[in-house]
Amino acid sequence: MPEFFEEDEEKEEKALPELDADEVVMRMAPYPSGPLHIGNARMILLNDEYVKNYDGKLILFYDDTIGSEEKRLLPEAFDMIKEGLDWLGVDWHETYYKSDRMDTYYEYAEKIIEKEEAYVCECSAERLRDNREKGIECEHREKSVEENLEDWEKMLEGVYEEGEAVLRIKTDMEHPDPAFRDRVLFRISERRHPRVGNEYRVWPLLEFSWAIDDHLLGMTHILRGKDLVIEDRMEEYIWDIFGWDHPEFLHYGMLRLKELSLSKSKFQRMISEGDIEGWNDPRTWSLQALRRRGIKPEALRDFILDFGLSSTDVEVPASKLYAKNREVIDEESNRYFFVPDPVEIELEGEIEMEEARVPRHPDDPDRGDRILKTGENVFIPREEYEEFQDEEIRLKNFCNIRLKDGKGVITGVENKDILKIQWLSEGIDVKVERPDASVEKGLGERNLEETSTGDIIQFERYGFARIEEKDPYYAVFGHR
RNA sequence: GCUCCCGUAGUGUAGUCCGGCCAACCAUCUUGGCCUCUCGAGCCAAAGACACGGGUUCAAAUCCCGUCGGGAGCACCA
Repeated sequence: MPEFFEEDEEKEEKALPELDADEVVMRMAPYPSGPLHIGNARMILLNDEYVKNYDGKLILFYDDTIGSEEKRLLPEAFDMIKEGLDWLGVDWHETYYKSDRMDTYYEYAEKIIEKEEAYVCECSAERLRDNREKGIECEHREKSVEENLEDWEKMLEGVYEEGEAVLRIKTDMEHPDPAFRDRVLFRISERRHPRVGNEYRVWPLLEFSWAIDDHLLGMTHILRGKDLVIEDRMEEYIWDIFGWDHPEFLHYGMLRLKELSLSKSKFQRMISEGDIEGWNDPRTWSLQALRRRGIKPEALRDFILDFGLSSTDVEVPASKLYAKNREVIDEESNRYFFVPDPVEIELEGEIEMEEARVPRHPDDPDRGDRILKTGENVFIPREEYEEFQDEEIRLKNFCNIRLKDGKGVITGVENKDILKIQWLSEGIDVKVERPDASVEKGLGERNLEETSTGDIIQFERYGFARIEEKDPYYAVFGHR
């Protein structure tokens, strides 16, 4: 048995900072504007990892409030998110939707008004912003509880149009942090919600809905990106109004992939405008797209957890993910020849063998050889054909040739220390989808027939790919 | 401008809370070498960092102050 099979991959798992708790209840709250992508994976996996480590409870909580014009809900996103979680191997115990809990938010909205801690404000967005900047209290802040309750009712009933009134919390208009001054709790939106339609027109913003739900559902730890730290203080402020205990906050910094520049909402627009085909497109870096490329969930998990819980921002190249993935798939991936952009050349000289034998896996002879027919004509990649004119190269496991004017003059069969390339005398058409979504056509060896859909293989000298379809053959490129 | 967060090798991290065992961990990258009929994998070796300046202390990556740099928030988005 080859020794690399015996290697017990027992990586000392890098410990996340410990939690000071007997019980752990956490929640992951994706906004359903698209499937989960690599950027969301940090939030998801950190939650999952903590809950698993502490044998706690993990809640999937769709943060499906109405969003904004730029950030729209996507009906298909709900299922795509679940699909991504399953693929990642995330175990969650309960599922909730913000859109199911509107009555609860309304109930507490009323309570907070009654406590004189919130008021209905009719300032325009511009005036509100301006006052916030200058620290000026507007006249609506002075209204009585009765007036506020009445106006709140008017918001719910549709007396106000979209944008005409909001419910704001009373903090302090001279609070040193301008971002903290009388934030908006609820606003009016007439947009149609994919799950509850037009049943509600007054929607909470995340600080309020979370302040309520995190308490009601007994969250012990709240993990969020550090871009949301102000929400911590907002939640605490609201909990104090109601006299509730404070769960603990954990933060992680922003994760940026060098290769990924676009946002989910941008992809949503590109997809709806037909610029790209869909969320499977590798350019979206959705979990679905990564799966297609043969990225393994355990590699992604390893990659993400490597960053720990640090609140430092990180920018990493995708090659780091590929390195992790290679660790996982190199062993399982059988090798095959694929000749991209093939050029046919005629061999000149005596062909000594009818077939060539190449191992399925160089490190595991037990998998046997694949057999390749030789012939008077062979196809080689155009790139090498052009680059190595007049030079001697080796058709791997076959013979050495000197390239000259569309011909390959055979110079011997011995294994020399020269460039070795993949070649085929015949084969089947294979298309390979590249990470930039372009499709490369080429010739694949006939032994590909022994593979199954979903197999991850390596095209020698070309890279790892996952067989997505057979007949006709369609593979998705992963990485080198 | 105001508020908050963060600064350890090219990159990502360990160590920072509870100063000494840190002349600083691991991975990746890079460079040599070995191995291999792939530009894959494996093996060996080397190179590479505590942002800066002060202070406290017998002793500071670790504590304090300042400076500089980076990020986030100041949306009726999440």
